[in-house]
Amino acid sequence: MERIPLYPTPPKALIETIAPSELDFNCGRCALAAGRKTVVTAEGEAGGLLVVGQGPGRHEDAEGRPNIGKSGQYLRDQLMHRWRGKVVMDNAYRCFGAGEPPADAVAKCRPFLAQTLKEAKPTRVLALGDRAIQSLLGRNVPPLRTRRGYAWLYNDGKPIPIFFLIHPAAGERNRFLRRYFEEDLEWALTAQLPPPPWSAEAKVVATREDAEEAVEDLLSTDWFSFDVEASGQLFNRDYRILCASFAALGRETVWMLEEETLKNREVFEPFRRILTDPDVAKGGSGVKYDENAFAWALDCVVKGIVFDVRLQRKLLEPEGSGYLDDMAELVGMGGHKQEARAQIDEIVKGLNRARAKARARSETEKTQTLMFATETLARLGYNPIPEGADAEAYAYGYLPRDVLLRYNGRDTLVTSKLSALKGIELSRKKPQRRIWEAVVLPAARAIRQVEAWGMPVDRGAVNLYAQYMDLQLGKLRATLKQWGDFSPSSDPQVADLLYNKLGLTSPWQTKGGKPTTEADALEQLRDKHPAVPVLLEHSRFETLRGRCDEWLRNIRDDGRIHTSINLDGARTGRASSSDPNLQSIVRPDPDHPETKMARDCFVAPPGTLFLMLDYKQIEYRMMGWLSGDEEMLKVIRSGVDFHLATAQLISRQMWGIEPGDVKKPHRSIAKTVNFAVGFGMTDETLADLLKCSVEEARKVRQAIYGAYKKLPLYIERCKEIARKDGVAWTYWEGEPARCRPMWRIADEDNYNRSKAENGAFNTAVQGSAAEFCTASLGKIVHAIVEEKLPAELVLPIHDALLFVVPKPFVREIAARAKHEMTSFKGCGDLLEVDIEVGERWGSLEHLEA
DNA sequence: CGATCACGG
DNA sequence: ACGCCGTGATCG
Repeated sequence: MERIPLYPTPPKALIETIAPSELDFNCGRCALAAGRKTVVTAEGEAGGLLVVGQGPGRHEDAEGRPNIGKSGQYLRDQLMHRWRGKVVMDNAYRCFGAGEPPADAVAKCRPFLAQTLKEAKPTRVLALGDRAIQSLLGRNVPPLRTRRGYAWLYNDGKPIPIFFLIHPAAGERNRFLRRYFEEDLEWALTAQLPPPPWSAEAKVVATREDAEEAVEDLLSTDWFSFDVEASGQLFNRDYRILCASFAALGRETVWMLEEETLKNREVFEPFRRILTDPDVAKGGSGVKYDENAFAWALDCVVKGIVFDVRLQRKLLEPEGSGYLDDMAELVGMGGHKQEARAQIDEIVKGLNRARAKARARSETEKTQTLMFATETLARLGYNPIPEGADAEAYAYGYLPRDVLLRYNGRDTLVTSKLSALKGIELSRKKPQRRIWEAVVLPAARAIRQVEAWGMPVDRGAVNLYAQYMDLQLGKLRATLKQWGDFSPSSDPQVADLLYNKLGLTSPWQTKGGKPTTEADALEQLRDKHPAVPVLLEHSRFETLRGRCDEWLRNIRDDGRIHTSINLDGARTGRASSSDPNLQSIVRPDPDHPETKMARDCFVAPPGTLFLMLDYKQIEYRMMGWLSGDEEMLKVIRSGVDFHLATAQLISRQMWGIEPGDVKKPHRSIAKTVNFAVGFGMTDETLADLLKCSVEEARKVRQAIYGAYKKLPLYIERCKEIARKDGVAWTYWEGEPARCRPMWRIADEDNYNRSKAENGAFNTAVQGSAAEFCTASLGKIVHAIVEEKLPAELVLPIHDALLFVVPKPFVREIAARAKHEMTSFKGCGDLLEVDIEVGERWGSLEHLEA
């Protein structure tokens, strides 16, 4: 069997490749030379720890020694308690300067650090902060997003670990960051790491015999990881799997299958057998993609997915990076994509250049772009790429074979190592393990199917809509011409027109202190000048028009839009949608016909209907459930309109009227305040919204807290937990489930602190609601697939699920989906759903169940 | 590439 | 200065 080493030569840290240089006290290599008193030298005894910090502050500059200021002293104290051996201290750059150091300081100073490294002969290296990591490794690793990351360098042929830590100065002003630093320092000084995997190799499967041997290995441990590299866009006919690789847990041999082998039924058969066997445990990183690659290109539907390291990572560390490049740092394999990345960037440039050339030529010669694109690309050695497609999706096909296979193999190895790490972490954290098993894993299995079904769309309708919008936009721009020659898409130019040329006054400033052009602000100026309503309409139409191109770009060969559903999209646990985002399409508004037209572009296939079920006011129900307030629960269970009931509860106190006399305006006020409470709005903003004084706003809020007495107590409890532990929890079946870091709650900065305080309650509400949506999605797709129900779940929209169902089965599926969405241990009776049906998404009508 | 805006829940 | 969570387009 052909063997391909994943690392033909052991990778080197950048610092090892730099020629060491004796410290130069007259150094003028970067701009820091101008302001320094002295050059801060390294100090300490060789043969133990090497601590690399960022750069000197005032104290260090005054005395020429590293780490003697306040945070330096803290670092020395922390080290003293934990490390009895020798220590050398140095910095990524050695001269003091006010403010941020110049961009080239780290690079210019690197030879001096290389000299320190040579002399220090460390057994362990600590890199404090991103610049220290940058200095040693030459790559950007944000240490807070990559906690417990490490890398390797060599000392006389012996591997020396470099541990990534946040900079101790970050902890100076935040007790949680201080805790993170101290925990990670303890780890960095004591961790025993597995040796670096530089001798790992890929074995290229070519025969049936090879395949049997590979499968035997893959079945010999608890689970295996797999990963696919491809060219083209999934769900298009030109999509090709270039290679796939597989690795058994704990092994450093990766089994590699190339395109021809995958297509060879005889050789692929053993792999197909284990991939489709639900009893063979397996997983990957963002594995829904790899599953769909096998399903689409090889008609091989993977069963038995038990892990996805990306989802596990985001569940365990929501603020950590979920990109494999970054997660590779957690297993000492950082930079594993660099070799291929550099070449892919070049290939993408080439592809885009060729396309640009083709476009330019077709314009001058007034003919079809596509034809020339094909021609030009072919001349340059590329295959045609559809107009509008991302060139990167095709770039992997042009990588040299060995680079591609190494890339794929390393990805699989990183994933395999991560699966062990995350599996252990998950087994140790009970709340996250519960929610993983009950909600996230089932939903992950479901999501790959949802993406495969895809959202039906009427291309003709989109084209017509785009034309209509172009026409309207043309008219609006023509009208705007009378007020000058400016671009209505440019905020600065619009602001200049409104506030300088037309003499209007900006109702408020943007965060950056500039006059605003926001719709809410312009709404206030609507009657002040005839240009304002035209600008408002233009802005709306322009965003709507933009969506058409995005949709058209993303229609695949099966006529559907396969949006990406990201289960790790939001830190509260909500799923997001991207490429394109189908969760933010304008809602039909009777006053603006073009809004309905947008959703009407999505048409159910002949003989089927769209069926939409959405949770009624789920966030208020969560508030009642979480706080346990009896009055709130009574209102929810009674089925009375929640805001009306709230208005009635406070009517005597607020307006001195009987509950029976509560009218629409009262309800509207109650609704606004309920809303404000849910999101932790300040009384000032609430007053703004209600157009009343801050004192009055406070009074309504207090009246509601008086009606629902346990609600303010619960809000305060969320904040207390966040202040004490630096986290906010979502809840599942009455127990904490997902944990979101809230360390900014300890910030001195009022803005960050109050944002985090609001976030603590909001995370519990929004996040716990999300658990129900995600859980029901998992349950329903499972039912559809296993029971072969006639339905497709095509889009989750936070608190709603959209299905495509053959007409005769609509009621049956609606009843079943409703059942799944409202049957949960403990609080199913609190949940209610609305049901709507229609041929077009913009024209749904209520269905009485 | 950050700031600003617009859309959804 | 004060609303949470997202994605995407556009501008400078």
